[in-house]
Amino acid sequence: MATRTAAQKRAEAKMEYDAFLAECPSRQLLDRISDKWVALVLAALGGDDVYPGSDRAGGPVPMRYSELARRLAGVSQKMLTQTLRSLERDGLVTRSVTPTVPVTVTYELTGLGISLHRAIRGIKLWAETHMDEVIANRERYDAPPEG
Amino acid sequence: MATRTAAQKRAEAKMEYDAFLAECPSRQLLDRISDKWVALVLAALGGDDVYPGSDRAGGPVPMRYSELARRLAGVSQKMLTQTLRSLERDGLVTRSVTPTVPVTVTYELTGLGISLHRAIRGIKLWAETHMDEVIANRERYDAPPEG
DNA sequence: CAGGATCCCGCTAGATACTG
DNA sequence: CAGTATCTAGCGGGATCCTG
Repeated sequence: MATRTAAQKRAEAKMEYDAFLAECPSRQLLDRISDKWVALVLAALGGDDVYPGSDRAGGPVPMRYSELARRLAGVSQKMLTQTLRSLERDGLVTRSVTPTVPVTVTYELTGLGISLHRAIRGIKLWAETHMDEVIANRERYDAPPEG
Repeated sequence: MATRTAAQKRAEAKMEYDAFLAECPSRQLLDRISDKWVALVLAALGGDDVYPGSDRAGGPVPMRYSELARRLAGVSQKMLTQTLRSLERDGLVTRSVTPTVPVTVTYELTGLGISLHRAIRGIKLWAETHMDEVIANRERYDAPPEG
């Protein structure tokens, strides 16, 4: 088929693309924090306040699974577990199991996790500073068609 | 049904959750940069080098649609257009149409876009600094089951 | 050249149920 | 309490065709 050449070109381009992305750390990190819940878990464990404005650092605070589940109300167990697993895997949080009668599992940021949390708070700061501007731009863009 | 109470509780929790998230700029920004291509477009328009290590700032560089398409090889027109639209909407990039024979469309970072780009480069820096550590942690985590 | 419209697939998030 | 296992729906995103 004549159409295959186009498809092939795309495939090739994609290969190259994927290749250089695999090397790019920022891309990998982006994949990481792009996970809807990662930033939120980090924020929670980092003692971050959820409300804008109060940008106090407050040291990292260990939390239990159920605490996190409450804090991130709306998250499914699946997502929470999955997120925590990946964070543990990357060495951003530690997972401690205390063999009490009902098992107790505690999560806590590692040094690495804290440093990332800090970097992300930079983004948060940007957002808090400029987000209203963005909102305004959106409204202007979505403005009534007639002028 | 007895099971409905559980569902309701979840629904309520989700409502609250969504409510406070809507107020949280960092969450909204996350939604923004979570889009697979946003960061890459920003990087391209920001004159960022794709390769790690070379973290030179190099001023923002205007690019045409086709240039961007080439730069982000592998992206579909749909995604590229969609991404550029949302960025334009948020006032992060400008879109200039020059009515030449074949239409010429140029995209460029706005001041706002530049500032976000800068913030994201902070993350990039973190990644370049700590990513190898993360990789190592992963390998350790995925290590052979036997000791 | 830049991008709109459409079809469609795959993945992933979410809900439910079960377990140690 | 802290998960695991399974099923499913929704939609993000890619491919293709078409337009100005």
